[in-house]
Amino acid sequence: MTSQRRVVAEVLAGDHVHLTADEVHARAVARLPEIARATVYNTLGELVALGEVVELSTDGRAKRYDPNAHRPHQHLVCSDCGIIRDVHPTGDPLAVLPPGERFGFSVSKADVTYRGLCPACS
Amino acid sequence: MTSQRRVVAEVLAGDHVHLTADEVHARAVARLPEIARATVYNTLGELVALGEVVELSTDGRAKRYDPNAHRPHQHLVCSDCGIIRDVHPTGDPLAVLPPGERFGFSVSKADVTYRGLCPACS
DNA sequence: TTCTTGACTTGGACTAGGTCCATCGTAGGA
DNA sequence: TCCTACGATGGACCTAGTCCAAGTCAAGAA
Repeated sequence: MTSQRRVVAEVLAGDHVHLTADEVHARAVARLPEIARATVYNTLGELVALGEVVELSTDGRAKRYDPNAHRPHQHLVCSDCGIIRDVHPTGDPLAVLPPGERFGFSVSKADVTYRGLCPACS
Repeated sequence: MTSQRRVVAEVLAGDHVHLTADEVHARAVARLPEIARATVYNTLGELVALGEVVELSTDGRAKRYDPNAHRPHQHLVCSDCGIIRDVHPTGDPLAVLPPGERFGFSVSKADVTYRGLCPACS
């Protein structure tokens, strides 16, 4: 654990946090001015590999990093401003995929992105 | 309707077709050698705006274009080789998101990506 | 028929997001 | 103290996508 890695982990703390790598870098620089972009990417990649952070790409642009990795959840995204909330649907999302629709895959996970307008945009 | 647009539409025909813009361009060039990349991007953008094609980004890399836009469906992706199948889960995916988990959003749509290993990779 | 107009296409420059890699720095061990 | 190895650095590079000025083409007007 180096100071660089600690800063990246600190920046990614809290609920409903979904920063891009660039945003993580900007906030890390505020605390540790000489931290390099490559270090942020490396550290984010390691956190994802360790299962401490989940990576999501809700818009096909920059990936976002979500530190809420220990409680399974899905994401609700505003189609207008892009704000993201963590949400917890009821039931098992895999249960609604019938065997005949699995094409022989061993399905292990379902990522759901709910889309709509947030209160501020609607 | 120009020859360029017709070629792009023809390239994107069929079931379980999920090509990237570059793949569409490569196949379009095979039929119409002088077609430009920008034209392919423009045409894909128009097809998406018209609702004839849906855009998906299952891996945070290149967007893919799915001509199966008229029957609602979700996607099943192999975590290893990336192959994509269109699937039809039962029920309404929005129904499992309770009002208390909507944070005041007017939710209109749920994009589900099922992940697992395809028969060839498992 | 020729001209005008406007929509479409082209190719190249440019941008964002991300990756790669040679080099540097530093902590810990011999 | 010197070595070693891992991690950090910064700059080059890559890929996907966008932008824009200029060129092309077809339909309608004169």
